[in-house]
Amino acid sequence: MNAILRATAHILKTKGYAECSTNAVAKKAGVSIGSLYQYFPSKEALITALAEEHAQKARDLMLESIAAAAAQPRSVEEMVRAYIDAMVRLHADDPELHRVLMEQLPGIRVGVLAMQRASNQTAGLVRAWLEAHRSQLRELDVEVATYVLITSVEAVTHLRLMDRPSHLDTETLVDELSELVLRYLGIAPTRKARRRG
Amino acid sequence: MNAILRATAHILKTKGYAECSTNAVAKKAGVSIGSLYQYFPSKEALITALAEEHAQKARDLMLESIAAAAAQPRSVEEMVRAYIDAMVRLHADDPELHRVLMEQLPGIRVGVLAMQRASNQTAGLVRAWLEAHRSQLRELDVEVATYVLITSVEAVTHLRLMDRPSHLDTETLVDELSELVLRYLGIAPTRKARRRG
DNA sequence: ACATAATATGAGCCCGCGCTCACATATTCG
DNA sequence: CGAATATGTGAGCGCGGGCTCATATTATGT
Repeated sequence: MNAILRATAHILKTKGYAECSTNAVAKKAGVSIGSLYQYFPSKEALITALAEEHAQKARDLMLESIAAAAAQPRSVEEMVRAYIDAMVRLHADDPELHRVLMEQLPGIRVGVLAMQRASNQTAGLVRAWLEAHRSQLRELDVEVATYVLITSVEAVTHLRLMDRPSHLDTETLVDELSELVLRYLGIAPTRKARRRG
Repeated sequence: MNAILRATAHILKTKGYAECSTNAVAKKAGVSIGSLYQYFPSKEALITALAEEHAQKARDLMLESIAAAAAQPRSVEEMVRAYIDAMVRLHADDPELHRVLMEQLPGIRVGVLAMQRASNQTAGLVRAWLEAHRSQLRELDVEVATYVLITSVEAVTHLRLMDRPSHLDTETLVDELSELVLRYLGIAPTRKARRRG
């Protein structure tokens, strides 16, 4: 059962969705198609299960990162960095699978929805945090700001998976996104906060 | 021939890629599959042609907007607004088609590539502009900044096509993205520059 | 040991896809 | 008008997909 999910992930990553037939998955997993259809009633269910699993991991990682950072009171700068860092690490876990699930799935039904729920959850956290720290930020619409921030951070991080630009290593990415977010929030980051190494 | 492209676009938008069979396209276009295959040697060619056409329009709109804005010397604020405005308008033209081409196409080969070339072209313009206006901006890596800016602006604009948030009308979107970009560039926008109405 | 239930198997069904090709129709010449 | 060429037609081929089900294998209970 887990073997089936692993096989699905592998084929999706290496061959793409178009060539990811249920027969191929069964063969790779070392089981018969019959068995496959005992665990997953349809191909859609199979893919959905994989997406769900991946989204679950993402959600967990995000929540625990944020929670850990929020446990002890921190500066705005540190909190923002923690969030961005979590986002980057989230994309670092099985990036190929992440990419396929986000890009190659036909229709919106299957994978994207699962990921969106994860995204919505973080959106809630970010919104609450913005609300709570309003006094330290510039005057802004919390709803809109949440939207802009999450989308931007996610998109830049995500796009780096596709066309890996040589000039954009992980540290620079985190630095730059922090700059983007902090400045957007009306906080010019202090130089010392950057480049911890 | 154009009827075929229009039919393809229509089916893609309403039924999605999975249900966009060449037979269905031919029927919708009012021609026989035979004729379809006289104009387009394969399904891939058909989709590519559609993507190419769309990308061409996008490129044209972007170039002329930028060119028009750059014709007369303007403030940094105005230039940024012009760029963002162009981006928003670009997505406003047949947004459903844009979405499908960007999201639903299997593999990276077909549609995304065409759009990426358009994107790369604007990237060149933005990079050059940043280079030329360095003195007015904060100290930054032009390459990285270009990447971050284009990605963010594109992503936020694009995402609005999917889950149209009721609280994010076009004007707010442009305002907010301007804020994001200008602040990132180290220019706190003046209040008067916003809300022209 | 044997019956009964639970699980695994894979040949093959059906379907719709991309695509072809023998033929029909329209257009352009002398 | 009729030959020659260009263009349009659609039944149907081959293929591979998702999926089923009669059968074989294994696990469980007494």
